[in-house]
Amino acid sequence: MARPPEFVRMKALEAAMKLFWARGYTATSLPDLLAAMGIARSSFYASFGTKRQLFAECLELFGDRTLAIVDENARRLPPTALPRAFFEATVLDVAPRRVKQGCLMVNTVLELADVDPELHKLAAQKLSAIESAFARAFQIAQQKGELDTTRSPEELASLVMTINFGLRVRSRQNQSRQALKSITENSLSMLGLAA
Amino acid sequence: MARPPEFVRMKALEAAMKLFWARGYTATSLPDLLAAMGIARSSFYASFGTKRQLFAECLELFGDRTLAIVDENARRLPPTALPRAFFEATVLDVAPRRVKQGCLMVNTVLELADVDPELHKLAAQKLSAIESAFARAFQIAQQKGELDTTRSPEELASLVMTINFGLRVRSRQNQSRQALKSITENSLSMLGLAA
DNA sequence: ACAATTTTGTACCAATCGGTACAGTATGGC
DNA sequence: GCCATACTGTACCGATTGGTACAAAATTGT
Repeated sequence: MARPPEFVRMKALEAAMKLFWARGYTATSLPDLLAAMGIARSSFYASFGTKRQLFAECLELFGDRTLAIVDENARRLPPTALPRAFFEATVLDVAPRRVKQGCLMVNTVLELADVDPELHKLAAQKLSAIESAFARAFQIAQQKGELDTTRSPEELASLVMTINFGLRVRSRQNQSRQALKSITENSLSMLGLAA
Repeated sequence: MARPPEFVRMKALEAAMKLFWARGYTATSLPDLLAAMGIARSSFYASFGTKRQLFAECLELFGDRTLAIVDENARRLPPTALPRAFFEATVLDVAPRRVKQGCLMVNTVLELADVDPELHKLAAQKLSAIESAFARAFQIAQQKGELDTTRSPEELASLVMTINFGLRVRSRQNQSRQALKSITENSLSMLGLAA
């Protein structure tokens, strides 16, 4: 029939996500996006819709990938080892450039809270889903007797996510990997998950 | 000589700060600012310079006020009671509208990290100053024997600030005061500062 | 070769951005 | 009254914003 459809769609989406990740939603202009994605203006609107729709899609992608990290580790590791594995995968063991970008969803929750309620909600829900995944893992661990029950699974998950948020802010604050490592270790030991 | 100078300057600055606080730097337009500050466009440029200079001034104001809260509490309270007092003053005991706005400096660090290095640095430095104030208080407490010395003052301050950051993200995520209270209590008990 | 379709490039749109210029109006001290 | 100053209002600036229109070029299956 015709010319090859959008092989590049995923690549372009990824490039857009990285740009939003670094600069945020408002400060990323359409020309910026086009240059990063390597596509023409017309192709953009044809296959991604508006800038806002594209951003929603990026949030979705980022959220799903983050959730996948949790789920994957939850299958392979004892639940008590989950927080450390998550921090290593998302904060400590990533390229310096990425460390400084923090987390797209956290960035979005802060940026768009009073600017775009819908996009804000989307990001917030993704974060909640991740928190729930932690809570489920902790619940299993407590049932198995591998985790002390002085705090409920939800409370523990809430604390882990709060520390995660704090780490993301710190990452964006240009803290050294060393400093982030130290915060992570101290936090895990405080949580009783240092093992 | 002439007409009364800028009585309203402080009021206008405060109004600008609140708007930036809610919407961030980029998403706040000049007309928005003028309406909130209640001044004309010409007066704006006459007494505040550019939007960017105004924002820097707002950061300064916000940072100094936050630092004042720490210093004030540091004078009246034992150092070990400082974190709880700080969380109460800045997160738990404020109007619902303000809770959702989080902290201007944290918001700025995330928003402008890859957009405006200078403003980002300004916000980051203010946060560091607050962290240092905590560290000084903890050092004194350890010298007096009021605080156990398993963790250094700097490590403790770093943890308190990380939790503070996490709380600010959570505030912006529309968490209930109840949930924030619970996180605060659990965090303080983990830190051994629950008393 | 042909038709179908996805691409690109460019021109264009109204709206808004931050910032400037300047004339006119209030309000003071003298 | 007069002059100096602080303000307002409005008009304007070039640049940029997100988004649309449309013709030309490129690439496929048949």
